[in-house]
Amino acid sequence: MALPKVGSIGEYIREQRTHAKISLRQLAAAAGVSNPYLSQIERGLRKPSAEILNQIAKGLHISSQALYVQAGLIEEREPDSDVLTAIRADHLITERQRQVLIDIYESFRRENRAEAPDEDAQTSQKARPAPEPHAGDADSSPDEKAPNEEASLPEGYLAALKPYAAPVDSGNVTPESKEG
Amino acid sequence: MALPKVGSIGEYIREQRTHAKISLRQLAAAAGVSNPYLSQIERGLRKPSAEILNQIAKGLHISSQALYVQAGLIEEREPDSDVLTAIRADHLITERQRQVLIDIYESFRRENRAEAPDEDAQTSQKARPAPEPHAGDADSSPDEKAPNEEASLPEGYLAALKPYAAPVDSGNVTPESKEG
DNA sequence: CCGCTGTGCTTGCTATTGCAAACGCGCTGG
DNA sequence: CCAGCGCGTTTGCAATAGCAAGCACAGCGG
Repeated sequence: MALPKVGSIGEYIREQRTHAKISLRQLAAAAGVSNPYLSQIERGLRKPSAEILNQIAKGLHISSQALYVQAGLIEEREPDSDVLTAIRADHLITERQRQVLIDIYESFRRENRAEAPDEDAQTSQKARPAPEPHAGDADSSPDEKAPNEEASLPEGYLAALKPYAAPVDSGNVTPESKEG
Repeated sequence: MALPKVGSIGEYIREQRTHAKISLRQLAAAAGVSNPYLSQIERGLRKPSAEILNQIAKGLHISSQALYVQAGLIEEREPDSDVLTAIRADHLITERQRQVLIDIYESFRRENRAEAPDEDAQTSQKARPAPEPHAGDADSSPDEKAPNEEASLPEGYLAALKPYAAPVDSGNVTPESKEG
C-alpha cells in the first residue's frame, strides 16, 4: 500500500544524471546525500524531502523549480510566459544555441499544426484534479510514454551539437534549406 | 544554513494564517494535516516536508513558491529557468517535444559551462552587448566565445524524433527568424 | 454551578526518511 | 586466479515526520 512509485521524479533525476554523464556516487557527493539513498530515489523507492530535492538540483546544476514541478510540488506557472520570449531573453546560451532552440520549437509547432490543424495537440497540462500518485505510469497523458531510446531523445544528436565531442560531418550541418 | 529558517517559515505560516483570520484547526483541515502537527510547524518544532508545505500553501491560498522561498528551499535568485518554465507551461507542444526541448536547452547550458566555467553558477544577469537576439545572419559577431560552428540544426534528427509525424518538409527550418 | 464549544498545546505511537556498512557485478591488471 | 577499483544495489538502524488521542484554558448559556 505504500505506493512504491513516487512518480517520474526519480526517472527524471536519473535521466538528467546520465545525460550529464556523472555516476550515481558523484551526484550523491555533489548533492550531499548518500549514494544508496540517491539510488532509491531514482528508482522511486523513496520520496525525497524538499531539502534533498534542492540539493540534488544543485548537484545537477538544474533549477530547483524544475525538479519541484517534476515532483508535482509546484503548480506550474500560468502559461503567461511565452517560450520564444523566454528563449530570446535568455543570456546563458549563445546566439547560435538560441537560434537552434527557436528553430526546433517552431518546427514542433509546425508539425503539430500539420497533424492537428484543429487547435493544438495539448494533452495534460493543468488538469491535475487528484495528485494521487497511484498511476503506474508517469503523469503524462496515456498517449505519450517517453520511451527511453526511441523517440524521446536519441542523445546521439547531442554529440552532433557538441564541438568537443565529435566533428560529425563537416559541411552538411548548415541550416540552409537543403532541399534534397 | 542547516536550519535557520525553519523558525521563520513557521512564523510566516502563522502570520499568514492569523491574517486570514482562520484558526489553526481550520487551516489544518484545509491543508489536510493534523492540528497538532501544524501547531508544531508554526512554532518551528517540526520541519515540514515539501508536500505538507504545498498543502499548507494551498490552504492559505498563497503561492507554493513563496513558502518554499521562506523555507529556504528555493533560491530566490533570478532563475535561469525562465526558458524551462516557459517550455513546461507551453501546452502547444506534446510531452515528447517538451522533453526534447528541455534536454536540448540543458545540454546547451552544460556545454557552456564546460567551455566557460567561470560563468556557470552565477546568474548571468543582464549585461550583454548584443541584447537583440536578431539572428538574421548566423555569423553575427566574433564575440561568441562558446561553441562555434556546431549549433546548427541538422533537421534530420527532427524527423527521427517524430517517427509518427509527416516529414514536414526540409526548407522550413531556415534560421531566418521572421517573427512578427 | 455545570456542561458545551472553541482555541492552541502536549503526549505516546507508527511509518518513513536518510545513512553507514556491506554486497554482487563488471572491469583492469599483477 | 585473485586483488583492486568503480558501479549500482541491498540491508539493518537511528532519527524524525506526521497523526490520533487527550490536555489546559477561555467564553457562553442553562
